[in-house]
Amino acid sequence: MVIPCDKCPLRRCQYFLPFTEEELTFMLKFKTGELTVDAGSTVLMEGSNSPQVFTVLSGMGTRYKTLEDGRRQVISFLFPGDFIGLQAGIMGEMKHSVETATAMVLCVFNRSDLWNMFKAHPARAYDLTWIAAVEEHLLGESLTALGQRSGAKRIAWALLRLHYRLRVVGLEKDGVVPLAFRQQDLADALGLSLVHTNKTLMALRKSGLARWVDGYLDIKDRARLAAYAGSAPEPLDRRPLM
Amino acid sequence: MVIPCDKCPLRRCQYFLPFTEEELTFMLKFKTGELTVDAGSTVLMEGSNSPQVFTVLSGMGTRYKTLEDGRRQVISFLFPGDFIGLQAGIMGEMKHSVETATAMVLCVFNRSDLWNMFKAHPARAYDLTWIAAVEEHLLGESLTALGQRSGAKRIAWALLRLHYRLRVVGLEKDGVVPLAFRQQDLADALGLSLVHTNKTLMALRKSGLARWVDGYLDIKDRARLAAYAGSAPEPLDRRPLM
DNA sequence: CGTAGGCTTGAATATGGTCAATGGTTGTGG
DNA sequence: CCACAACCATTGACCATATTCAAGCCTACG
Repeated sequence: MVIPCDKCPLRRCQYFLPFTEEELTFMLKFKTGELTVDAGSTVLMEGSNSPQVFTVLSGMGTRYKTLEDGRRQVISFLFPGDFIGLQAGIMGEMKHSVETATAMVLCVFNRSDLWNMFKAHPARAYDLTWIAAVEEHLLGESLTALGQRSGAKRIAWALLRLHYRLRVVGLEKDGVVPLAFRQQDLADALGLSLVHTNKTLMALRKSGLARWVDGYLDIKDRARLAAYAGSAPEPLDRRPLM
Repeated sequence: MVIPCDKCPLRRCQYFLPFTEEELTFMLKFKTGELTVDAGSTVLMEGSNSPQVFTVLSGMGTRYKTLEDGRRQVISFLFPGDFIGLQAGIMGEMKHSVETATAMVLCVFNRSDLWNMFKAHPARAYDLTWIAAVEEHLLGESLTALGQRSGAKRIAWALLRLHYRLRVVGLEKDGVVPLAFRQQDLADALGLSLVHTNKTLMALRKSGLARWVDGYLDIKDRARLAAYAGSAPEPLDRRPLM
């Protein structure tokens, strides 16, 4: 039932750097199982101290923080290949929650094995740090979008980035990618109200720049949408897979 | 002239986790020198591929991204103890620039030694990943502030966080900390216009909640400012020092 | 003493938020 | 099989927060 790392479909994506033989051998032991969850489940809770860390194998989700008054900030969207639980794994406590938007399958690793990895497999430890650095970079980009772009440009920029991310894991077909979030999720990610997000998406749809309906996002002309957004999101560099 | 790590004044701060003897020995070799720069200098440039990474020993600065149209997003403020250059060190290219607001002294490490560190000193490698995880956490918090808080609350929140950060490195005296940035820097960090930032700071000053003048920030009653901000920034957990 | 950089202030404007209500779809219990 | 609830998308009207434009002021510095 469980997919062994040597048969992992994600390894076929150019987006991820290849494993060496030695790394592959290690990962086969490191992966202790799979977790399958329904859409709308909470995988990790802010403040929790999970004994496990994960890599998304399939499905989509959100990482978010909740404020006292119930408002919510979506920190990032999660896609196949994303590693989750680093904070709990290293610092001992999650600083945000993780929730699924679709059914999701996750590769499970034991937090307690992380330290062994650092001792015995420095190349994998290095890759984990690399993944953390990529995450930091992406958050900086998001911060820049929220701080410097108008609502309409923010939305155009975000749709492009989501489209890129889904493309690199092979989920694009003719400019169409599956995108299983609610408008509220995007609004919460971009710091906009649901109403304004809705109206802007509607405008993008009418102008033919981007069409996100029924769980599918269709961008016919990425360059045109990028021009509308002011500039395209930075291209995604290849990165390690855990 | 150069301060050896065993005499590093930062190690006296409770905020930083202590070194083991072995780590200390390693750091003494790992640190290859010091870099002293004037206020207003650029230490690292977006897109650059620096052969070195650094830890701030003294002084303050900003990490920021520049957009095509010249607008600027300050990603974070830099204080003693902050590690910079992880992205260049690991991914090979800086994704933001680093500029000083005051004169600054930096501990210099060779990027090429990083990999040796992962191989020979897993505890230090683990700490570096920890530092990256902390950075990720702080960026998530900033993102939440930009996305969910009104201008006035954002500013109050940011002043509190800056105050916290300076306190933990021992720079507070009677509620007063040195804060050597321009109002424009804060505006660029929070995604607000200079004018609005100025007016809000003025209001905070008049109401006695926070007084930031002439390079010093004075917060008499942190609890009251936190109430005004909606909620206090998350407390800063102890973290490793590199 | 003149200039540059940063801070301060007022007035006009617009971007985006809040409130309120409707319609479509899905799932569930009677 | 229908009634009802829950959830999400959509739309209009009104309003507030924050931007932009424009000026004046102060201090440090050559």
